[in-house]
Amino acid sequence: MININYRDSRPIYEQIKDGLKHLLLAGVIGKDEKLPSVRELASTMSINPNTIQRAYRELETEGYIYSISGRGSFSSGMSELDEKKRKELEGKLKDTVSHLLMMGVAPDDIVNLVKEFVFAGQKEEQ
Amino acid sequence: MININYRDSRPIYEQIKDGLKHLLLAGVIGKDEKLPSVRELASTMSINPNTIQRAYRELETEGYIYSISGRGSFSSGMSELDEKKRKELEGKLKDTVSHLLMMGVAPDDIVNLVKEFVFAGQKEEQ
DNA sequence: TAAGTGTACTAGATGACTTAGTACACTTAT
DNA sequence: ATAAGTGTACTAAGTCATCTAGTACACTTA
Repeated sequence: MININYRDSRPIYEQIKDGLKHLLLAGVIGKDEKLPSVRELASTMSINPNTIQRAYRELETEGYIYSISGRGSFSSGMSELDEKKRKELEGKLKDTVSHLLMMGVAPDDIVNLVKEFVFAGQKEEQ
Repeated sequence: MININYRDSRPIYEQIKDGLKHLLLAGVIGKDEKLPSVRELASTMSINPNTIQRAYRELETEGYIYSISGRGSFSSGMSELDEKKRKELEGKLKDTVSHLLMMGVAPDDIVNLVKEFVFAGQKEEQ
């Protein structure tokens, strides 16, 4: 369900967060659907419950899930997650643009490149 | 010359690497031009020489610079060699833009977003 | 010769991450 | 009411990467 790479420098809780984000954004875990409990996921993944709890806590802070004490943790649903995904994609876009800038690609060239991509899709429709 | 954020979770040597990469790829430090010595940069940035050395060592491993014992460290002249990397980044940019379009983000919004990033980057450089 | 350079060590301090264990309040099923 | 399962919040200790501090050696240049 979620792959953890112990040789990766990234913390386990971060990898769990990303894995769950993927499942939530892809709709594998639907709106208001229950996630595995902290203890259950910790058991199946052979990871300390505290590490799982941290991932869940941060996912709740970021709005991906909501938790009810005594009941469980649940998916926040797609409408909110679309917003999250858009923000993530915008962040990714910014990263890529930054890299291109760092490599010395002219700002105008980057803008023109994006315009080509965007208008290519529009022209096909017209 | 290079900004270090001590509140950032990223290691100092990584931030130094990125800062130097920026200067190297942008051509601020030209091909075969001498970089500040390990001790000099450590002194001006108030950072331990070992940390600078680590950044230099990894930059040399990655091909960005070459070092000559007793003489100094010099730029490899990477700005011409990164055609492949540029193509990869452009592909990534296209993918991200495609995703945003599929999610219904307006084309003009995407272009404006990129323009903001580009202008922000320009301001930082000055 | 003297100063500056890259390079390679050892040693210690610090902080993030992870595990381990415990505890409490809540919900659900019996 | 009881028991099991749940989220949540602690403390404590171990591990590891990072960073600093110091030393040393071989090399180049003035």
